[in-house]
Amino acid sequence: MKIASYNIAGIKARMPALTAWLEDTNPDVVILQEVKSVDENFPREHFENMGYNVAAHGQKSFNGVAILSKFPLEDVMCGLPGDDTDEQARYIEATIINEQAIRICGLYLPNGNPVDFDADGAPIHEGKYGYKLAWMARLLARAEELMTREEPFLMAGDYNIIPQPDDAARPEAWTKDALFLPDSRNAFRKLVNLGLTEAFRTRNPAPEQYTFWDFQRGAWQRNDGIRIDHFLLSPECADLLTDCQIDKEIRGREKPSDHVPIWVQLAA
DNA sequence: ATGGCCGGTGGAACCGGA
Repeated sequence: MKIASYNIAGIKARMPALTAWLEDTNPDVVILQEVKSVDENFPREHFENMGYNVAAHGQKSFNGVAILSKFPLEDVMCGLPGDDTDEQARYIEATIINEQAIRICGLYLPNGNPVDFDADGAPIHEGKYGYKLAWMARLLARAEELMTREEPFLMAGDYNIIPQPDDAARPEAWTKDALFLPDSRNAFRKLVNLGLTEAFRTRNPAPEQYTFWDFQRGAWQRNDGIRIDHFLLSPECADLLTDCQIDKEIRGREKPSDHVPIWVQLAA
């Protein structure tokens, strides 16, 4: 089965591009981020008519995540555990029921900018950057919890993390950015070090493979990109991995998102 | 060296994004 993740930057504006991509590539499961829609306005029927079950967790104007699945969805959970005061719609989980049940975790990790620095030049863990790091600590706790089940699961989405210098066309431009600061990258590595497999890099070691190009500064035309959309697989899920690719070319189509889809193929 | 874009909201400019 093919499972894709795609930050669509507004589902209403992206319906033509999203529909064309679905028809072209026919993924079994799609994890969406930046839906930017309340659930009542989510075009549920449109996707149901294409053969998908739908689970959505949105809010007004910003954020918002969803899962489309050709397999039944069970045990949908909206929101990342660990902070009842967090009202941002950035996390959704559901189990897809095929030959083998797989827990799907869709996430839109906080950007974290702007970062404030103290007099010594050290980043201050407050404000949006503090929220990002706290959110990543909650995500780590959730991953630890799921690992104890010893079952296939994956965490996929827009991590807003550049894991390594090779994952940016101009790494020097990101050294004071929340996407690339050491504490952000360390938090991502902690997740991986639980025993999760970062699907893309296990299969594609070459540099210059990105999932995001800014709308500004002609970033796409200059291939000034970053790789920030990732799939992390549990050991039981990694055993099923047969491929992982980025659908780069659709960034050049009509009315694109600034992100492109990334997908895994699983022998399940 | 610098700025260059989008979508959503709401019905003009602003906010948020990365």
